Amino acid sequence: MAKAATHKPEAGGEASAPASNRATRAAERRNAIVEAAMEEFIARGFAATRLDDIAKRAGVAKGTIYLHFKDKESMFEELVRTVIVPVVARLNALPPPTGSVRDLIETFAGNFLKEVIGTRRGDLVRLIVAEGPRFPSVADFYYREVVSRGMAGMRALIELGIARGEIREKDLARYPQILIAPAMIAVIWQSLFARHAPLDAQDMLRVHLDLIFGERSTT
Amino acid sequence: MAKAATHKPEAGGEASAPASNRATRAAERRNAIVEAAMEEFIARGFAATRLDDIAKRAGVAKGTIYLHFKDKESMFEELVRTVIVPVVARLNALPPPTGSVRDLIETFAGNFLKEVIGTRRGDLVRLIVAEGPRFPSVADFYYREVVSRGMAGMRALIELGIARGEIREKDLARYPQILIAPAMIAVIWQSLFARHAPLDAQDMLRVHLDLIFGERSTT
DNA sequence: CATATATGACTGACTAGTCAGTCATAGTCA
DNA sequence: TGACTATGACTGACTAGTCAGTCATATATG
Repeated sequence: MAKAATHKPEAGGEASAPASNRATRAAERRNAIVEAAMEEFIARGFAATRLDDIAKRAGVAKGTIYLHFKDKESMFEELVRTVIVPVVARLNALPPPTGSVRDLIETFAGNFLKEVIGTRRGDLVRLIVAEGPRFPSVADFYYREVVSRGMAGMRALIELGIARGEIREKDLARYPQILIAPAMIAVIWQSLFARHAPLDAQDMLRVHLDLIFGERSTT
Repeated sequence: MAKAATHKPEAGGEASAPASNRATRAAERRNAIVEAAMEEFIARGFAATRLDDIAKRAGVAKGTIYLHFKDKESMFEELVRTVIVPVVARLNALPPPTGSVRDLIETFAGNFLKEVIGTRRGDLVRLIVAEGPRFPSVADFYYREVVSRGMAGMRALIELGIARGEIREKDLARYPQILIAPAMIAVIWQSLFARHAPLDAQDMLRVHLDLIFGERSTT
């Protein structure tokens, strides 16, 4: 077997802190499991992912997973929650509503570009689209926490833009989806077609905003 | 055995034709398998779908599937091809380019609405998004046959619209994705969130076209 | 040393793919 | 035309392998 060095206790400095505290160690383990599970689920989808692989990647025995999660399904559900909650929290900490609506939305788009499109988080979005129909609780959660809030925020911005005369199309407030659609397409594009036709998401989003706000006088 | 009525020869009127011909029957069988497989794959995803269920739904023994397909994977791949090819063929038979560009695109959107959004075909698109990363050959095929062609067609229409002065935003021709994005979002929305917040896709697409072409003087 | 935590070999349910055998139909012959 | 044979489409019980979840044992902690 030569499995003597199962988890290399001598190299125990993964975290800078000694982490001798039980609760801390447990939290670290749970974290490692969540991260490993995320990788595996993204790469293979829910059904095709093996718990053995997650355990191996997390540097943990399979049984350990069951100390933290009831079963594979609830692990998947909790995983999505765990990863998404901090994102929502950050979105709630909106930047101060100063400057033009276009600037606000451009800032938002820039963040989205950097933190979602083409990243692990983007892959998670694709995963939710993929598994949503078979995990209504995940789809529900995602709708409640991300979609409905995001839509409400966007709608408010659009209405502000209309009130200030920055946006012409008044009906746009009824469909914030139109504002977000190209960003979502960019997320999906990156994981499916980037190999064939790389997409300059930043430029595309700029063109889309030009479409909504009219072209910038100076850039 | 009591298997006397294996496939109800007396009720053999599935197709209007007698279909006594062997080749015809085989084609019918294959068709039934493809249809059943489509339902199952859409409902459960590739990995979670059981061939036993496909066979049962198709009214066929499991072994019969292997007379038509090499294995589960190639069945999935051929299934996607089989379903998509006629769609592409129909798209190639474009309507005559008469009337305004807006009318052309509106007609296209109407067809898309009726034949894709909220239908089995829409679910297939979601399935491709879901399984694409694990089936590069499927993603490749879909890109080659549908995405790149669709994009080229849209780009041509956009350029025509710009030349005729119907479309202001010149850069739009570089990103036909922007034109299509809301339609794709509608497809995904229907399968994930329609329960929570039904989406009037037709109205949304209208608003989107207003955004691109400017509001209609009279509707 | 008593308790909490972690391990991984093990079990049993499940399923992709196989193949020996069946039987409806097509083809042949008188 | 009617009977007899050849064909191969079709069947479904079976095999070999996989993997989620368990639990007796080992290890770390306080």
